[in-house]
Amino acid sequence: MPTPSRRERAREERRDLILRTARELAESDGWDAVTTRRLAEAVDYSQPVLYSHFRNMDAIVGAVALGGFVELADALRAGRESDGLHGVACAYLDYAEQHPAMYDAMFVRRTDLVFGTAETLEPLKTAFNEIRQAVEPAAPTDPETATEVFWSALHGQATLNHGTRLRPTHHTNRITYLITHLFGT
Amino acid sequence: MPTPSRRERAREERRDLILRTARELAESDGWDAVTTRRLAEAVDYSQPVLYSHFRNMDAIVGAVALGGFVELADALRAGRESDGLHGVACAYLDYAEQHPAMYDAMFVRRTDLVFGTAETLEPLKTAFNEIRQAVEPAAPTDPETATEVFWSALHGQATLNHGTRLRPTHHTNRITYLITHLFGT
DNA sequence: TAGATTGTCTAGCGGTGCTAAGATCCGGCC
DNA sequence: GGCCGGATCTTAGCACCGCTAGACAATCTA
Repeated sequence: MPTPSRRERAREERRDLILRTARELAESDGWDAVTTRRLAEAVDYSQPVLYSHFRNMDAIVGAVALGGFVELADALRAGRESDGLHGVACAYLDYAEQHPAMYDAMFVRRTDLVFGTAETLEPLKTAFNEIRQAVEPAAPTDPETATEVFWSALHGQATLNHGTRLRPTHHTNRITYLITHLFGT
Repeated sequence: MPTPSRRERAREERRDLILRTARELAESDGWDAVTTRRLAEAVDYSQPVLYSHFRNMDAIVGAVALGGFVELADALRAGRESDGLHGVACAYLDYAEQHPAMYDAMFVRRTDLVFGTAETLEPLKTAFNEIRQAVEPAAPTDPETATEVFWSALHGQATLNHGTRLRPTHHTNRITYLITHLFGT
């Protein structure tokens, strides 16, 4: 059956094109600039085509965010393997700073992505697990709580760095302060 | 000059009415439901009246947020005076949980409110100072960094509590974990 | 009371997410 | 080859959004 697979391949390619384009638009002009009209024009199709691939605009943002979790998980693993807790923290905050639109889609914008339950999608779990694996040796008594606290602290710094709500000059100071005091090394 | 003051009084009352109504709408249905049309109808005026009091919709949200900072500063002071660091942390997270729409306007939604500079408005400074005053005795070496780290950690927990991204059952565990490890008491 | 100022409304602009209905393409069958 | 039926794409439009110009009414000044 060569014909249905070719169609499906074409569909998937177009789906990827939509997601890639949405991400590019968001990263250059922010998510507010990602409208159905602009996105449709950028991929050179009409608006209804978007809706043959995704239920609505939020689903597009969610799909882009899902790709971000894969990227983030990779970055966290690399950071952990090279520099443990400190590496994870830097990788997390670097990702948030260098991909603010992605971070928005993943953690700030209201999404229907499920966290912390059985239905949680795989990339989310592995990203969270990377943090947990780095935390575990440093906090063996209650690693789950320690991971949540650590992640929250990183998330707080990531979002408050954006805008001038924390002193940009003391970025690394905050990381070391957090790690040394939370995990005592 | 009784007449201009009466006009001004009427203006201010209407301004307050707009802000009160905007807040009520946001707290019951979320900020997405606060549109110029709905807000105008709720205060029983036409849309252009809103624009004779505020430059645009963002300015309305910002004005509501400003009121939130006063409230938050009061709550933080009460928490600090009754239970120090722990009291501040609980007051902060309680406020965020009980007034999610306000917290959104103050810290999550993109605003033009300025942080950490000379032009920062008074209520923001006093709210931040409440946290700082609680942190200072526990972290005398670098209280500024300690305050930023502590505040970020609280902010992270506040935003991630919203949605099921952290285990609701371990809410207080995270607070005590954070305080004991960050400040060692 | 006449004029000027202020306040308010109606109507409308260009934009948004999303959808119904018709046109068009294309593989499969006779 | 010629036709059919389903998948695919587009045009056109709905109801809503933030925001504003211009007409009209109310109020203060002189």
